[in-house]
Parts: sequence; C-alpha cells; structure tokens
Amino acid sequence: MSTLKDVAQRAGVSEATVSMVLNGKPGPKRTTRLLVERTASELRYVPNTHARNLARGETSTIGFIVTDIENPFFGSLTRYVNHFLEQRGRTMILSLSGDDSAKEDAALKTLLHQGVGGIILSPTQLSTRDTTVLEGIVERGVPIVFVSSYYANFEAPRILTDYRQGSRDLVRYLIDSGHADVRFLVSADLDAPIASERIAGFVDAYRESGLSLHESAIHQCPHPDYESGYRETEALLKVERPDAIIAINDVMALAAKRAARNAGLTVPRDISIAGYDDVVFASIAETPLTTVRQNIAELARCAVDMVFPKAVTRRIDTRIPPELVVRASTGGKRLSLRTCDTPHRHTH
Amino acid sequence: MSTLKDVAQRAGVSEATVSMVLNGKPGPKRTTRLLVERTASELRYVPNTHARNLARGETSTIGFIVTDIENPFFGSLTRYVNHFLEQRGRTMILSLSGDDSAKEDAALKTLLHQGVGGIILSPTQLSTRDTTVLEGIVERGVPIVFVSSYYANFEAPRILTDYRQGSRDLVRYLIDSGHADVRFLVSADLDAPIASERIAGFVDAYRESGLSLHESAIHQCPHPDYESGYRETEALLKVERPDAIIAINDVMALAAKRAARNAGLTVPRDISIAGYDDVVFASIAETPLTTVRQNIAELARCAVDMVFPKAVTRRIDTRIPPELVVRASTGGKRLSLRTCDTPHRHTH
DNA sequence: GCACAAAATTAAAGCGCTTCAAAAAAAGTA
DNA sequence: TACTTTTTTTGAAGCGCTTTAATTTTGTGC
Repeated sequence: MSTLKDVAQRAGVSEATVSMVLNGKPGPKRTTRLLVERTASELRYVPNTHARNLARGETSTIGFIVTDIENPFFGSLTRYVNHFLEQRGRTMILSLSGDDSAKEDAALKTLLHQGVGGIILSPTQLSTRDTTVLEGIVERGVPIVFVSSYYANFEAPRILTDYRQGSRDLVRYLIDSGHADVRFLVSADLDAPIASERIAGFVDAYRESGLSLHESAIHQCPHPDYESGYRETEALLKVERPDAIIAINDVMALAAKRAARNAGLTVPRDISIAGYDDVVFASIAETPLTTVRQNIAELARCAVDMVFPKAVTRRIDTRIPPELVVRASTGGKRLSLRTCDTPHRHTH
Repeated sequence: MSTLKDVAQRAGVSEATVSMVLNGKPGPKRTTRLLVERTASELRYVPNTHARNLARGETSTIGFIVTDIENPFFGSLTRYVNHFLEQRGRTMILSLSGDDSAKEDAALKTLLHQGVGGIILSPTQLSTRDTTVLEGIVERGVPIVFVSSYYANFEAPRILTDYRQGSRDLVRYLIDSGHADVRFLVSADLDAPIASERIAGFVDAYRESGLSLHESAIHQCPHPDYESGYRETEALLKVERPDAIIAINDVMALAAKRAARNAGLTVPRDISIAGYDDVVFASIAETPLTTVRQNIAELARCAVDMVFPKAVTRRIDTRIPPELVVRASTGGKRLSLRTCDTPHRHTH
C-alpha cells in the first residue's frame, strides 16, 4: 500500500508538492504536476482518508439515521440522501434506530465517535423525548438536521413534507367527489408531526367545505402496520358504513382495503380507500391505491443542503409540497368518476 | 472538542496512560484508571476515530455495496449486515450501485479511499464483468465478499441462498400437487447465478419426477420488474394455458397473477402462481403468494463473518438453505389442496 | 549581467492517537 | 538495607497527510 511519501520519493519531489498536485491546489507547474500524477498512478496510490481528515481537521462523512430501512419509503429516502451526499463528495454512514429512542441515542453516539461532520436524522415516531444526547452532539459543533419528522422539544432544522396540505388535498378531493363521511386511520402517538399534522389537514378540509366531521372520525390504531389497520377497519365496518377510509400510510390502507373486501364491500363502489406515501406496492395492488405522494428526492436534497453549516438559509422548518395521486381505490359517490391509473413514478 | 491530551493534562497523567485506560489495556492500576475515566467523562471526551485509525493502521469501517436499497429484499439484507457489523464494533458504509457495473466500480474505489477494512458486495445482475477494479482492491489487502450473487470470473468468498434447491423444492411441490406444465419467468441475463441456478433447480425437479419439460418452459423477460412480468404473462396466456407460472421474484409473480386475472383466470383454481424472495407484500397481496423465502439474516451473518480476514473457514462458496412458503396463490390440481395462510415472518 | 519580484518547491510543524522501549515507582527478597 | 522483580507510568517516535513559512528557482526589466 503505497503512501504519499513513496510517490514523492519516486518522483523526486517533496511530499508537499505531491499533496498540492493531488488536491488540485495552485502552485506546482504543469510539468511537475504531470510527473507526479503519472507516478501516483504507476504506484496505484490511494490517499488515506483517515490521515487526510486528521490533517485537515475536517471529515468527509455524514451520518444518516433512519428507523427502518426495510420500509421502501426510507429505502428511497436513503437512496436520495446517499445520492446528494455523493454529489458533494461526502460518504454516508448509515445507522438504523429501529424506531427505538435508546438505539437512536446509541447510533448518534457512534456517529459522533466516527467523527462525522453532520447528522441527518429521520427520528422515531415519538413527538418529544430526552434530548441530552442530541444536545451533546450539537454542542460539539456537529450539526443535526431532521428529516420526515422531528422532536418538538429540540430545535434543529427540519425538512418535512407538508403533511397538513397533503391530507387536506386528499380529503378535499374525497369530499368534492361526494364522500361525506371520511374516516382516518392513524397510529399510536397522535402528537407526532406525522399524525397531528395530517389530522389537522383532515380537519381543515372539513372546515373549508362546511361539512361536519363525524365525531369519531379519527381511529387510533396501536401500530402503524398491516395487522392494526386490518383489525381496526374490521371492527369499524361491523357497526358503521363510512363513505371512505384513509390511512396514515399505504400499508394500513391496503389492510383497510382487504378488510372492506372481506366485509363484502366493493372498492371503490361501496367504499373508497386511500393511503399516504405512494410506496411501490400501492400502484401494483389489485386495486391501485389513491395516495399522497411525498417528494422524497426533494426531502433528501434539502436535508443534505442543510447539514452543511455553511448553508446560508438556516430555516428551521422547510416544507416540501406533496402530490395527490388518484388511482382506482377511490371513486366518485355522487359526482363523476375521476380516477385514473397513474403508474408509480419510478425515477432512476 | 476536548482531546486526549486535555484529559491527560487535567488528570495529571501522561497521554499514554489515558490511551491505555480508554482502550482497556492492562497496565494502569485501578486508582489511575478511575481518575482518568472520571476526567474523560467530565470533559465529555470523545476519541477521534481518524486519529485512532491512523495510529493503529487499521480501520473500523466495512463497506457494503448493494444495487437497490428500495427493494425490500436488499433493505432487509442491509439491516442484518448492519446489525452483525455493529455487533463486532464495526461501522457500515453503505454504497449503492444501481445495478450498474460502472457505478459499482466507482463505489468500490470510493470505499477503498475511505479506508474500509473490507467490502461486502451484493453485485449487479451480470454473470461476469471486467474485474480490474476488484483485483486492485484485493491486491491492496482489502478482502471482498460476495453476497446474494457473484461474478463467475472473480474468485472471492460468496454467500448465497441455495437457489437451485429453492426452485427445485418449489417445482417439486407444484408437480407433486398435480401441476404438469409449469412455466418460469426469468429476467435478462440467464447466466447470472440468480437465474441459472434457479433454472437448474427447475430442471432438476422435472427430471426427478420423470415428467417432461415443456419445450419453452423458460420465459425470458427483458427486465426483472412488474411491467415485464405482466407483458410476458399476458402474451403467454393468449396462446397457452399452463398449470402454473413461477417467477424469479415476487414482484414479477404478482404481475403474473394480475395478468392471469385480467385474462379471466382465477388463481389458484385455473392457474397457480408462485414467486421467490418472500418480500413483505407477497403475504399481504390480495391472494397471498406462494414463494421461496431466503434466510436473509443468515446470509448477512455469514457475509460479515467472512469479511474478517481472520476467519478460519475461508470457504469460497457458502450456501444457505431457503424455505418454501406455501400460501393461497397455488393450489392442488388433482391432489388435495395443501395451502395455508402463513403470515410474513417479521423478525424484529 | 544584476537587482528584484513572482513562481515553484520544500522543510518542518502539526492533526490526535497508539505503542514500545525505557524510566520510575512499588513490591518482594534475602 | 541493598538489590532484584514486578508493576506503573511516561517520553518519544510515528501513522499519512496538510499547510505555512521559508527557501530556491525562474523570470523580468534595465
């Protein structure tokens, strides 16, 4: 494993010169530059990042913490974060928190030890939590940026989809197409932005259209997963017959759809179903799902922008507008059918 | 940001002592040990990984390259690799190749520059490719381990599911339950292990049962995705009526299922459908999918074991047995129905 | 050919940590 | 007490690279 010193010796110049050439610094003249470059590639020289970072006092890695990489939404977010980081010549260190604040703290500490230059954090579902570790990190000058959610009791830049607008748009569309009684399946922590803001949008839509909200329109499920969504819908349909059910994510919406079908209902004739996120299987489901698509690439781009301290705009709250995607799982009740079969947009 | 030197000064001992204490090296006696530890935590000291790695001449990071993190299979693999690496005190640097060998080369180089101690590579779908970069890396003493596939023209340890046995089991099950004409949807590169081995298992099953294979039982699709699977099945069903269609992955199987249904067939009454991988939506599909489950945790565990040079067993080819998961999308033709509704096993 | 400015090169001082030989202190031993 | 062993502690030399101040080379105008 040849070092910079080897290159310098073989080329008959000083280490300083080699360093400058290899970093594109002005100074060395064309001929030495060429000589050094040739020697370096002859020796198959590869700079040692640790030495470099140590000498420069900076670092080339950024940490990215995510709850569940198996969830395609986060898979996608990871891909884009990685992409934009790469574009800036940074390397991403991925950590998984498993939606557990203790593991999240552990991950934060590990990243700090690793000497990352900043951390992009897609936090647990909690709305607030003990922020000692987070504070310790920021104190040490390592910037933290939230993406897709945040802790209300910790001030740091955050990039989120405009969840409120998203569910407002969806519910407006449902109301406009004749659904009066819309139900909302949400999961455990109602205070978390991911839930509270969507609920706010839901309420907005009702207020704007002058309709009154069913008293128990919000259905709280224990977990944001298939099973919970299925059970809740099953129970609900035993006693009531709403016009539509929307869920906080696509998996739960798919569960609701199945429960509705098992209860003898036809989607969307008897009941409309819609989700949130537009994960890949929303579009390939038996009945493609109407959903609210988050602009994941944009979320990632902004998060990466923000994690570099030099960023001029240190806005604390950045909102990315979502996009309503109407597919076959929702239909017009009184008005005309406006559905279409939008395929999942697969940007590569 | 306090350094080891600060700790040493404040504690009134030498840097060497602090270093030994913090690394749990034998030497310092209990009292100094305690003193140093207290001082370190008072100063909120965090060791600098770059300096440490530089001094030790080793590294604490391992690179993991994967084609497509949005694919839940790889999401899951990533989670486990990360888990086992963490267990060994290593940090994972994730790189994405997008199933493109040029990007894969770039990722390999970046990881080398990053100074990783080893690389776990889940390669592109290609069966062979230019291995110059790979060789350069191994030459420099950085071990490479393949997982889930490999390049036939590059010798390195590889950990794979026993694909052949997987499809053999599946096809045996289909044949045993009365399906005589089974078709196989595979994607582009038939030489890639992921395809060739599964085809071999398919053929094995037929040979073992004495049935003769339909001359065009292997259907080659341009891409391993939903669209390709749908088109191929659609075309196929226009002219023929096989007993079953199996696909190289669950997404294509789901596509085949949809195409069959759109062609007026009922699954599994008129035709059985099965996939491979057991991704999460295989079990929550309208008709839960029969599929072959890979033991992802085990793949990851072995890959991580292998990436450490000290590993005693440097077996070149490690095979993990898969598990047949029978669900509702396949049925008995002549024999009795043996389906059940196995839920997706979600290990957390 | 000379003085002086500009360009190119280099020596050397770190960056923060580990490690090892050597010194110092503590503990045994006769 | 004097001396040998063993246990602790430390000074100093790097790890491979960057960077700055100083030095050397080159170029310019007279």
